[in-house]
Amino acid sequence: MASLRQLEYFAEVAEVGSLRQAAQRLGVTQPTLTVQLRALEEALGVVLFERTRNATLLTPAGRDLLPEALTLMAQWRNIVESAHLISDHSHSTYRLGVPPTLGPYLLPSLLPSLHQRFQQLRLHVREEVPDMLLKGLEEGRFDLVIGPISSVPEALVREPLFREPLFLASPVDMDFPAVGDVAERDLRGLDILAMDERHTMRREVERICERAGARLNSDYEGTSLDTLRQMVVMGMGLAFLPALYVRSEIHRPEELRVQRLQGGRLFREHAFLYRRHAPSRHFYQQLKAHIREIITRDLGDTVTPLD
Amino acid sequence: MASLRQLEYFAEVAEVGSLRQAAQRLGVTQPTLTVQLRALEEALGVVLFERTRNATLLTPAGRDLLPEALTLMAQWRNIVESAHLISDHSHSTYRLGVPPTLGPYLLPSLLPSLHQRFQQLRLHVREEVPDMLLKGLEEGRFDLVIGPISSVPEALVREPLFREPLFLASPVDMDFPAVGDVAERDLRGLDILAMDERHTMRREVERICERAGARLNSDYEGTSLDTLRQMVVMGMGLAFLPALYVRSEIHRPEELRVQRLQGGRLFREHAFLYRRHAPSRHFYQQLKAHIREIITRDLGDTVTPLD
DNA sequence: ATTACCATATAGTAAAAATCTATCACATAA
DNA sequence: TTATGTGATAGATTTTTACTATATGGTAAT
Repeated sequence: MASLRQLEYFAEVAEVGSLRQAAQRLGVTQPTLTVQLRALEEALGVVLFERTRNATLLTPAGRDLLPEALTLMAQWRNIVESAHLISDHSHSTYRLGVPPTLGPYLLPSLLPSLHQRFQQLRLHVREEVPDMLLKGLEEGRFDLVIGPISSVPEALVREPLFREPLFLASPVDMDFPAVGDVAERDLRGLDILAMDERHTMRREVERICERAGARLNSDYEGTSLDTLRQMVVMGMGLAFLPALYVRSEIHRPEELRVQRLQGGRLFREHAFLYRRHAPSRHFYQQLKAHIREIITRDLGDTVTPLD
Repeated sequence: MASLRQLEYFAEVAEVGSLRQAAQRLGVTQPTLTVQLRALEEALGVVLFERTRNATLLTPAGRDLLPEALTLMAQWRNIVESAHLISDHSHSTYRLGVPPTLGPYLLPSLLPSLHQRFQQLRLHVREEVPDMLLKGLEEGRFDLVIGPISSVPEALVREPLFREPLFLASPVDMDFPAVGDVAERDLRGLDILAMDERHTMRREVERICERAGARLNSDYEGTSLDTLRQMVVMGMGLAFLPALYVRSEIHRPEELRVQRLQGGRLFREHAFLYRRHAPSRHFYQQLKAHIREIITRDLGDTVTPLD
């Protein structure tokens, strides 16, 4: 296989029309060019130069090939330049995984500020359930994960991000005892709807239901928070909705009643995850610090930042 | 300065995700790759791979640079190809891409005559779904593509080849109204099976189903025309099968009923594609002319040649 | 004709780079 | 635990590249 250097020699000799002069400009000796050009011609199976007594001229074949060689070298220089840009880590594309119960309600608050801070940063966001996020991160399908994941294998790093309360949603036409915050005993015997068991939220809800003696309705499992909300509106039961969802999607109090649970013990905790030995790990930490600042500044009234 | 060989190593390791396996496929030893990749990373000033215990994964930076490296290598292959073609264009090996729904049923009619005309011509045929064919052609993994592709980027040339009708296949033991050609209204409410959405045929079928009020069954998607046929035989629904497939594979009328759709408006159109600036483009045109002659002569009763 | 001077080609050697063998260290699966 | 997978490393070896010195051939002035 030929080399980029041979192409460089090719281009230079073609331009100046002389091995000696080209050699001088390239900082090598003339025999080097003789040998390397021959090797290139051998590799291509084509004679590139016509060596005359006072000059070394391109053959028609060489003339056809020269522009392509020049383009290729330009492209090579382009790659080198890209690489130098990318080397500061904020010029790359990272694959970010988030659960569908968080992404659409968190990222709109995050991405604009992030883009402002890291102009050249690109995030490919993909939604998957938490288990898949964890697996995908380990297997390298994701570079970063933000989600309600509480413990991770040694190969990953988990940095706590924030705590998000879950609110009780009930239909407005339902006759519900509590007016302000709801006590656990108010839930006794009531039907509760929840996301399917692939979502971590469900475990929190299960625990509450068990303590409060509420009935977790397994027949109707929401596949999205929107579906869940609709089911509550239609009177199929109550549900716990995460604060960021409520903040971004619940605008009509006449349709749905949203209340806080007494004691503030119902929440989920989101973390920022990446592979411990990822070459960009230092940049990830910068990123995490910045995300935390944005959350504190813009979402501090809804969630609680963690350390 | 880095070398083309290092880029080749880069690409191969990126693809297989393992130094050892890549080394085997490249015909070198694993330490060679360790050293050369490190040298390439050094030259670019960027870490391309994340070496874990189980695998060697691309970093985000590597992922960003890989396409450029592939493009450069494709261009290098292009230069080599140009050089060889400067003497004799019909003396080469071309990589022909076809969809799996066409290749096995068209090429057996084409290749013998083609070989007779161009004794030294070699075609490496490879089957992929249409989208991949188009991508592969752009990226230089294919030289030629024959398939049902209707529009192409500026960098490619699309030459229409022929129009192939789609026939309705139904199980013989099904009570089906029409005896000769089938009218669209005969399809109302029936179950239709189709290839998955990566195949262009599906779009034609979707259109017909919508017009005729048939039900496109999405639960069982055929992954090959043979599977599709088997599913029809087993009574899971009707399907539209392309004429060349019917011609070459349907030999038992007692197993499957094949009918034409009234109006002759259901068909797919195959084209002959190549890169606009491919050095062999003139030869490709010769090739296309010859293929068209063969089709007209040998398959004129089944398909309609186009210009 | 001879000589000086321009070009590229070649031979042989030295330096550098690429590759291989062998082995290590570590993780995972059986 | 062992067997087998992963990449990293050291040192020997082969291959490639480049250099020096010289050869070859042709032109132009003497």
